[in-house]
Amino acid sequence: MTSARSRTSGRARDERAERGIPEATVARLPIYLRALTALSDRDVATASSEDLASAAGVNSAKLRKDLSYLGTYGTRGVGYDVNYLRYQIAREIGLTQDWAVVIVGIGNLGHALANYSGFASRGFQIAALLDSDPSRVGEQVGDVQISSLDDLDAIVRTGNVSIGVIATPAGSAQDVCDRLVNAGVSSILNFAPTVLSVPEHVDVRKVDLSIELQILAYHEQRKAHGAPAPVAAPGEPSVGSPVGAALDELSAGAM
Amino acid sequence: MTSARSRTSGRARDERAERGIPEATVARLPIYLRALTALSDRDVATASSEDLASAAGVNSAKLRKDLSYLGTYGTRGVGYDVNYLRYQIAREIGLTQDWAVVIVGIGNLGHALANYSGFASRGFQIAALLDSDPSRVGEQVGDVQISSLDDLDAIVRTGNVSIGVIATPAGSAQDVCDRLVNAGVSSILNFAPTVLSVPEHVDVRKVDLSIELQILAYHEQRKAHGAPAPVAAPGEPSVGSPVGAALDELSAGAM
DNA sequence: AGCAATTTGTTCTCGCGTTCACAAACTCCT
DNA sequence: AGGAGTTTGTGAACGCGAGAACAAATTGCT
Repeated sequence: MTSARSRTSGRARDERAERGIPEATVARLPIYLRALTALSDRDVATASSEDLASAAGVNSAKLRKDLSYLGTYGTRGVGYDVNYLRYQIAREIGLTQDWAVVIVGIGNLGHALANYSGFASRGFQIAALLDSDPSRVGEQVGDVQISSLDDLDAIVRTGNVSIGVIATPAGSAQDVCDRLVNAGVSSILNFAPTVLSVPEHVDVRKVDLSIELQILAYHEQRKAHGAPAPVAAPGEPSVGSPVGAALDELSAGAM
Repeated sequence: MTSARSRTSGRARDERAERGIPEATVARLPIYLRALTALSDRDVATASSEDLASAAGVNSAKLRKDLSYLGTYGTRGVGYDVNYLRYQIAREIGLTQDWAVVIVGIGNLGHALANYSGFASRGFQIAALLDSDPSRVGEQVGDVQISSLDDLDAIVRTGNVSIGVIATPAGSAQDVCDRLVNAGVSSILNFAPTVLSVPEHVDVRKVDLSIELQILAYHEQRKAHGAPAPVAAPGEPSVGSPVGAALDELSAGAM
């Protein structure tokens, strides 16, 4: 076991990870991390790729290939040292350092996010909660007070904030996004149902409840009939129809 | 314009859409729908693939290919009739009918979801809000009262509920999932940070804030140094280290 | 020491999704 | 009517990711 550890030279890692890890793999690393943590909590010291894969809900070949992008951290005939691998993945993702996060838009969703226990953990620290509504400024949410949106720039710059979470209505999302980017934020998690346009160097990830539901609805519909609803009678099917009204409302507000 | 409409026979659609639309395309249809709704609200009658693509934040070739899986709804030299295409996509996704949804776990996130205006729209109706905490049962959230988790089975069966949303802590997610599936729910949207195991015929989609943040952190780290943090000194890097503690907490609770 | 059993790391193949590029189809202007 | 200008729909090329399969490496047993 110790041999596997000390044999893994920094050199080997450089050669592998130097030129990036496939996106699909990056997206799965947090899942592996969670599975490893669960195993560690149960005092499991070693796990095979099969064990890990089933805990993470993926194919074992895929898991092995994913891990091979990080380095040679396993031991043939044995498996992976749970805590060691956990640390290596955490380091690769960047969880061995703290990340300052601001959340903009403290409505229902913003409250939920602010109270999310995963935030309160050491990896991601809430530098500020921001809202444009003056009557909300000063309100205490969890450990943090709500600040005014006007202070965004100062907070981001002095607090070295690199990640911003947008939980505003769709209408103000692009404006908030621009202000975040101007202040120096280069990674954005967007909960507003809008397409954000950002400069090249800024990463945006989107979480959209309505889209997820619609994808489920599509599959549900196919399960039921094996095909979509019948085509409407030719003519003017959409304008002013009930469906049109529903769709208008569907994308109206943020969460 | 009218020609394009009437020329599109039901037969042509059958041949195309009969055997399924690629997953990647399905995931983008809701985005197109939103873009079309925005255009419709601005009284735009016709849009080119270029217009639509930029509104949706995708490549125009991709958009055209995506739409071609649904049928031949455009007109060469002109573009797409906004309202007509909007209706066709809505029908394809299944938004021309109502979907009954139950939300389980009415904590911070559950509240946010229950108040989400996208839910209140005609496409997705909240059949019930369920929580296991007896002191919460009866509480009014939006238009709906919280019911006891014990009533899950009855509510799902009588209400013809096919979609379930899990917003509970990770620990109870699998149990709730099993009960949903047993009661007849065949599509699940999971906000709890756990891998759910379900029978073949059930669809699960996962929304995980913590994972999204970690993916952002990975890219952020690479932007900063071009490579991950240095490898720890060989030895015992992880057990009992601050990082270990942070990671434990990270996946502890749901939102 | 040698052999059977186990498990990783990697090669290879296949399919899906993205993008390019262009012919077909339609409009508008002369 | 005819030709120039647009814009769609799609065939073809390409790259990435998934999964099967296997050789290499390690352990434990005899």
